[in-house]
Amino acid sequence: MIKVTLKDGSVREYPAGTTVLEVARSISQGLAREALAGKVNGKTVDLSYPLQEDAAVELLTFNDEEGRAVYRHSTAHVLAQAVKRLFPEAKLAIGPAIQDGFYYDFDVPQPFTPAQLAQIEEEMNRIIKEDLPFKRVELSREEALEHFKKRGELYKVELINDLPEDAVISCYQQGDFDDLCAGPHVPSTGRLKSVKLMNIAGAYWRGSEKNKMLQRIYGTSFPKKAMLDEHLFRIEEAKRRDHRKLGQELDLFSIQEEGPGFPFFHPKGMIIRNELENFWRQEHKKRGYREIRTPIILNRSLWEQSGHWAHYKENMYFTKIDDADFAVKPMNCPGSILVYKTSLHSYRDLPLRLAELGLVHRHELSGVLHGLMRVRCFTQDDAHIFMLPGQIKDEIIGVIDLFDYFYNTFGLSYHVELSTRPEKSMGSDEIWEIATNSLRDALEAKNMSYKVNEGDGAFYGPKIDFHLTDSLGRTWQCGTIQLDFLMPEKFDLTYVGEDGQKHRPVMIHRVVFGSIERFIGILTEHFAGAFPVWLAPVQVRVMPITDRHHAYARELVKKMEALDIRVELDARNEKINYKIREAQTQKIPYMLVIGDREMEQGAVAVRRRGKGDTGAIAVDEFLVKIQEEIKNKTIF
RNA sequence: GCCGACGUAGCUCAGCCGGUAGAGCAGCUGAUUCGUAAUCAGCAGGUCGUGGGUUCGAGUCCCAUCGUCGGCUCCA
Repeated sequence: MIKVTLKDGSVREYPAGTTVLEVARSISQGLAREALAGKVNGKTVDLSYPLQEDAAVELLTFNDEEGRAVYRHSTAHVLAQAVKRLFPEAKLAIGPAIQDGFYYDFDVPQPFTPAQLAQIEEEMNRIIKEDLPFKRVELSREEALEHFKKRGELYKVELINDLPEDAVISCYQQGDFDDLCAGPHVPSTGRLKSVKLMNIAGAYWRGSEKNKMLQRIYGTSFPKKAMLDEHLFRIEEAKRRDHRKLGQELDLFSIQEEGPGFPFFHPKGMIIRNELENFWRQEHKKRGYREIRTPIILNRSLWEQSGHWAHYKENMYFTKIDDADFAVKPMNCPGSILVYKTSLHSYRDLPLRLAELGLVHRHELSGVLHGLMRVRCFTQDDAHIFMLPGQIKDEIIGVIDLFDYFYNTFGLSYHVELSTRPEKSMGSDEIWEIATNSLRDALEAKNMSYKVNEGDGAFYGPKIDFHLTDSLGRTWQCGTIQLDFLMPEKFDLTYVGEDGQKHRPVMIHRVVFGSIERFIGILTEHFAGAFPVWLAPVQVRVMPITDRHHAYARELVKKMEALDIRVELDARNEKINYKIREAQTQKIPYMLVIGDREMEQGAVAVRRRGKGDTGAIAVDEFLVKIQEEIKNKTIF
């Protein structure tokens, strides 16, 4: 008998050779039905895996991330089988499970067409109906190589050759198909239910543009049709919230052929932008930052000194002035450093926090441009903090507090990742140790949980990244705090210490929004275009019912304008229903309907976006209420 | 940059096998003065992304080019 420890800590005894599935069955029939794979001592295995000794056993269902991955991975194999049945000449590359589904890469002479995709999906459903068992076969490296060479599966051969010496090589077989695969898999193809192929895309073998372009098919699968439908609905919802679509509908910005990747901000977009910047300035001033502005075009020599000319040239734009080489700045730090160097600094002056809303230009590949999210020019809400090494921790804490305050204001939750020293990096071990510990100390002092990305830091220092989660559960990297020991060195920055000697300051680079443009894109999708009142381009629209209410309405508008409320009058000769519909589609937070009753009582009938008619209140009462909301940056 | 799809009025889209461009919304004009998501009628609006080519004839076919969209290691 062997002892099996279950997830809940209970221990059961079974005869040796009992499979994971049998363990599931002994717990409950329901679990046995739902189980997709198992986990034995932390390693995922097939349900048919026989237990030979004492072990910790977990059963994975679709509710577990790993269970879902097994499910999708098995679906990927069915996709490959279907493709091989329909297109025997197709060569198989890789087919992993991903976030919300799976993909499989194929080398085929002709790209797949949407019609073929439908055909493949049909074939997949046939394979599922055939309910073919997934069979695991382990084989030696030689056997595996011979097997795949014989079939001309060159990519598989390459994969096998790259496997480490001690790797157990396995294949999974279902019916007329088999594939190199570590597994595990669901017991049989019949376990898969709702399958959908999403799209086709080119993808390089192993992601390198030096390699051949393969055809990738993306798909997803769920154990219930309702789950698939919900997933498709979420995709629709994301489409509905697409900032490019809303940006056009709400007239916030545009991108034109004449400037690919260079967005135009329209009057309404500028209001959001200016509100964000006002908020930003106000909060930075409070926290001891001083604002600067540095030029967009600077001499080549500066970029050579900073290292950008050597390391970042591919992404930069250049120009000539009076025969001298200049570059358009891709980052703000060198400019900020030049400002620092215009005077001598005492240790008493530090930390010096120089903030800049700096417009940077970077050459991005044409294929990656995407609305406001990926552009070729954007405004970083940058700041550079020059400080004594001993001030690192407190400064980091200050920045973390600032970030926290900002993100909460927008109702965005976030998580934090700490990236440590990469292999290729500059500076002594000692300074890296101090820097990394300072970041860690700051995070721990704030009692924040964080994920560590070993070796993912910048070459000049470790960093903390802030990943925001929007209302659809998608994450966006926005804020980042980077410690930098290299730039002060390169530019020979100094301060005069207590001892009267020159010392080297440390720098922090940090952005909260990241890029204002991108942040506006994120906010647009997060709020689905229904911005909180303080950000809304139009806060109030006054809608008189007939001509005889116009004078009263105009008076109201004037009153609000005097209070800096962004208000519009809809005096068009249209029915009230029409006016409401339009204001509603424009996502204006407050609609004030003015008729005889309101005029008589000195009131306004308030219709609130998302809530409908909330009845009439006195004008002054409304004004107090909306001003409060603007001041408090209320989210609704 | 690479692979694929796409580009027709301000917007959303139709336009068959190549025969000389159409709708809805928006806009303008007029009528209607109306109480919480579209009042009615009329008018105007396009060198079909751009440049070549094939053809008696091109929005439609071919080539080039620009732009947009979906992708381009979450690794058996």
